[in-house]
Amino acid sequence: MAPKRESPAPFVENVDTQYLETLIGYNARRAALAVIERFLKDMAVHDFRPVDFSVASLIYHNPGITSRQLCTALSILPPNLVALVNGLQKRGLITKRPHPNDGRAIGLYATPEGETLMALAEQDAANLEIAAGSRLTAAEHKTLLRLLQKVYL
Amino acid sequence: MAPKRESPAPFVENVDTQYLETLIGYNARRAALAVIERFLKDMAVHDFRPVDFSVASLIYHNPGITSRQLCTALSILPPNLVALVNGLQKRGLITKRPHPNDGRAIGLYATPEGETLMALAEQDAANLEIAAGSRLTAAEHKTLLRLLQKVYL
DNA sequence: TATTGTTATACTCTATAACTATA
DNA sequence: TATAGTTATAGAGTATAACAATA
Repeated sequence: MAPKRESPAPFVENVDTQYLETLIGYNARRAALAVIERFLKDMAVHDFRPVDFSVASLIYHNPGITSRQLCTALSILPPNLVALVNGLQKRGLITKRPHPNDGRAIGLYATPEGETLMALAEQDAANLEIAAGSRLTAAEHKTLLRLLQKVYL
Repeated sequence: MAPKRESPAPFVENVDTQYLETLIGYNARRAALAVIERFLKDMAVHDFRPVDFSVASLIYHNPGITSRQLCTALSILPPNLVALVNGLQKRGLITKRPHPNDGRAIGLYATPEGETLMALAEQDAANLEIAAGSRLTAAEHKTLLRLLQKVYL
């Protein structure tokens, strides 16, 4: 059996990443980064980063949602959401109205312009999805979503 | 003219995240964050964040790997790797030796202490994996890894 | 007393420019 | 001229503390 000890100093030709590839966290992060990189490029026409898109999409699908609810749903801390919401408002995509039941809270609503943009952006995101998962069959795509949700839900 | 009756301002009871849950990027990121959160807690005894662990693990499994190779394998920019490698060296987990073929490069090697710690840490990470994927069967776990790799490889 | 939204601020992570030494 | 490693620094992302208004 050959000793792997001090012979000539070895050097690495092909990096062995086999161990890391057994870890869900490693793989999930790499996959997320790959998809997000593509998202940033393809959604730049709408001036949406993933976080802007996520916030706008939740407001679009949940008229009257509050900042606190957005924070909980997206794991964003309240101070970090303020600029995001104000940014969407300045772009005319959402409006604020008093919450009917709670004077402390503010309901967030997509404007007609916001609704139009989100319908378009969500369609683009769905197409981007297909491109990002182009090596997956439709069944594999569905399975992947289901298994990922089992991890974090 | 009777003022147009605004429909009573709605408010959201249960946030609808169905659309976002159709996106690979959203789910992969949520899953990665959930696993990483657990990793941070459980690996604190070894003083390893995910990035420290990944770098140390690749050096452990690839004696003589260079900083440049680590950067490529882990998508880390060279300036951001310097402190990581120096930190592992200061902890006595790795050593630097001249690269046999390239005077510009530096080969990185786990020390005996580093090898002992990594064997332990990788075992802990594997156990953590099982806990993080506790809602997955062994077959689902294997499928998840395979599908994630199809997305980013 | 607790919660919503907010400001200010600190900390971490990631990205860019430029230098040195070797190839 | 190009590449490996490094420094300094800028920018983005994430975190904590504290406050006013309301519950």
